[in-house]
Amino acid sequence: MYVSFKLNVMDSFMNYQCTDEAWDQRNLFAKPFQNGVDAVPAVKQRCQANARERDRTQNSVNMAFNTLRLLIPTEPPDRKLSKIEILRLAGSYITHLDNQLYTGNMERPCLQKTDADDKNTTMCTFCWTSVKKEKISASKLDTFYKSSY
DNA sequence: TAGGCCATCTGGTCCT
DNA sequence: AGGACCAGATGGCCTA
Repeated sequence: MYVSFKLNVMDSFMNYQCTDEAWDQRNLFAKPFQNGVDAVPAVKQRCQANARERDRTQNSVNMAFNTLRLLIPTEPPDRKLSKIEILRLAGSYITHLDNQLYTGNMERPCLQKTDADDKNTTMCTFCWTSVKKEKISASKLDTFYKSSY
């Protein structure tokens, strides 16, 4: 606990990253506060764990988000999406593809229920995108909705 | 300026 | 024991 507190205080002053130089600096700074001979190895271990966690977040988690992002069609294609948007849109897109697979009709827009009672429906996000892109006429859309679903 | 988003640190838990 | 994974805390940056 004591070591952890010291680290937080130091971080707020040094914007610390776990490079060798930074480690040496920090090691010197920490010495006056040490509470026994185990303090330095413990700090170094924590420092290494932080580096692993950074690496995991950047190379594993964020890479996965980037890969998933590439699979989601947007307009424009390079539109910036937050992580939560990526997750939500990915879910919607899977539903969209599932609908198209189920109906076997790639031309017809799929519908989404908008309330718990299934009383109201709207066209799904990805169908709207293609509608705007291909400028499908209102009358044609009307035909889609009137056909049996 | 408040709120959203993100990176990073941290400690706990689980697994090998 | 050490590493991976996870969730909470924190502070910085950006935008409406």
